[in-house]
Amino acid sequence: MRIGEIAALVGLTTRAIRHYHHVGLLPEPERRPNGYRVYNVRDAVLLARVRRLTELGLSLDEVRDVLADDAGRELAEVLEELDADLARQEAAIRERRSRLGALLAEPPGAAGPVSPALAALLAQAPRTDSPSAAKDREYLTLMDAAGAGGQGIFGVFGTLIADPAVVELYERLDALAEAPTDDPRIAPLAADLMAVVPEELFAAIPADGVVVTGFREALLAEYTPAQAEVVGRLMDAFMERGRG
Amino acid sequence: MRIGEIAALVGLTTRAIRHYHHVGLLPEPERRPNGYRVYNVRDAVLLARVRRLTELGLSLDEVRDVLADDAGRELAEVLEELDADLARQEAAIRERRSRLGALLAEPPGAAGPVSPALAALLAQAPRTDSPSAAKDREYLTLMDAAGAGGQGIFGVFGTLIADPAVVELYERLDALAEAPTDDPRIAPLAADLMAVVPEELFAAIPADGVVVTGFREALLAEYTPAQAEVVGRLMDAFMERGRG
DNA sequence: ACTTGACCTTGACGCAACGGCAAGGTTCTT
DNA sequence: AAGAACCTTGCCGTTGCGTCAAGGTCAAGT
Repeated sequence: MRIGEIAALVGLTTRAIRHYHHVGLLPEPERRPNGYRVYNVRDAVLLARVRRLTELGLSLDEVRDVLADDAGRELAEVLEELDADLARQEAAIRERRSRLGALLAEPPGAAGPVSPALAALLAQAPRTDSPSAAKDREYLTLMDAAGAGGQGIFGVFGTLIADPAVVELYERLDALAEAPTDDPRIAPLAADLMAVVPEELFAAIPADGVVVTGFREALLAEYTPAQAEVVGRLMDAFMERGRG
Repeated sequence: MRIGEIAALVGLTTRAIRHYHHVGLLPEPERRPNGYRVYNVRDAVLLARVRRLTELGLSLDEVRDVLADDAGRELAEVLEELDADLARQEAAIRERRSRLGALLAEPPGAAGPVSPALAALLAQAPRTDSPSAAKDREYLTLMDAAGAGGQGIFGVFGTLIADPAVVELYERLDALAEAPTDDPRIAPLAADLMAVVPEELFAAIPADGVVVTGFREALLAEYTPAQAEVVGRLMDAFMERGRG
């Protein structure tokens, strides 16, 4: 048989068969004088075995192992490992699908894919169009993605944010947008903010890791100078108490 | 932030982020005088979104589409398509696992992964150590892999093979191993073989496709000359009746 | 001042299992 | 004599980065 015939016979492409030769999975068969490969029935049986094994999901390396020692001992070993691997993949797919389903059920225009803890928090947040509040929500989704929500800090944040007094603080921060860095409102606002933050939150935020020097600068760069003063003091307080 | 900081923040590798720049998923950020990339918090939010989307299983191209028109319209579209794709993958994995399970439950030393129809046939076959019978069983697994079992021909074959008279025919074929091509036993054996084959089998085997010129030669090459005579006559009969 | 060590830069190869194309040779059929 | 349908080798493309290689930069410790 020529390569096209055996390929049609066992249901593979000629390209695949040549590939198997190339990577050494199968030895090159003899050639006719014109260079054509010649296959016999044993080759076909072999290729059929290869096809069945690859269709089961074995890699070519695994197929090679199985073909090498056909004691049947190795086969069961590889197959069990493969089954475990498939089980893991199946579980992963199911989890992704469940998260996908949650996303699709969500109303459009939502914040995108976020953890349930953060979703609850955002739902709790009072409706305000303060730019500072919007920024904060954005940073919360960032911390969510960074995996910061692990210690349940979103729950603490939720009770904090649900407080209507916080809205007023956001507005005081907004008011500092055009202010100079020596504006007298800076110090009292920083103090009021720190007073509102519950002690657990100071403890829950890691002083290293996320709140790292570069991040601090980047975050302050998002605010006007006077606002940055306030936010910077708050962050300093976090980092000091986090260490203590 | 430098690239290492933002990478740690959003839970990606620096290599991944540079890759995103390289393929144009994200624009290159500004540089410090020393060439270092500088990231801000908005970049972090963006990268966090990218991470969540890729973790859901979107390809980078799909992520780019979603990021491009953040109308939220495209997103649902892509997500539904993705979900359908995942559903297909899940089904495929489940089918593979079920076949794997069948294989693992099988006693060791079996013929390997075969269709249930062929498995039933092989179980039915009488115990004989005739080399010709062994060859036939091998070719049957080959036809199985080639998808020839579709028309239920294995069932017909089963009733044929279960006949103890067939064993005697195999032995007569074995006996021709060393015989010359003009051995007088050739003609009667071929006739007896054809007589045993039920008419349905002639009709069920396609004259084109599997039984193609190259295959015929290859198959005959497996036998000694006298045996090939017998098998060749049988095949000729198949091909003629298949056409008629 | 000098040396680590931990960053950063670009560039290029590697992977898994082939698909697809190029550029040419062979064989059988019109 | 020209197709059509085979075959040959060889090389690029796919996906999403990991992993060197070969260097430049910068803050800290000796």
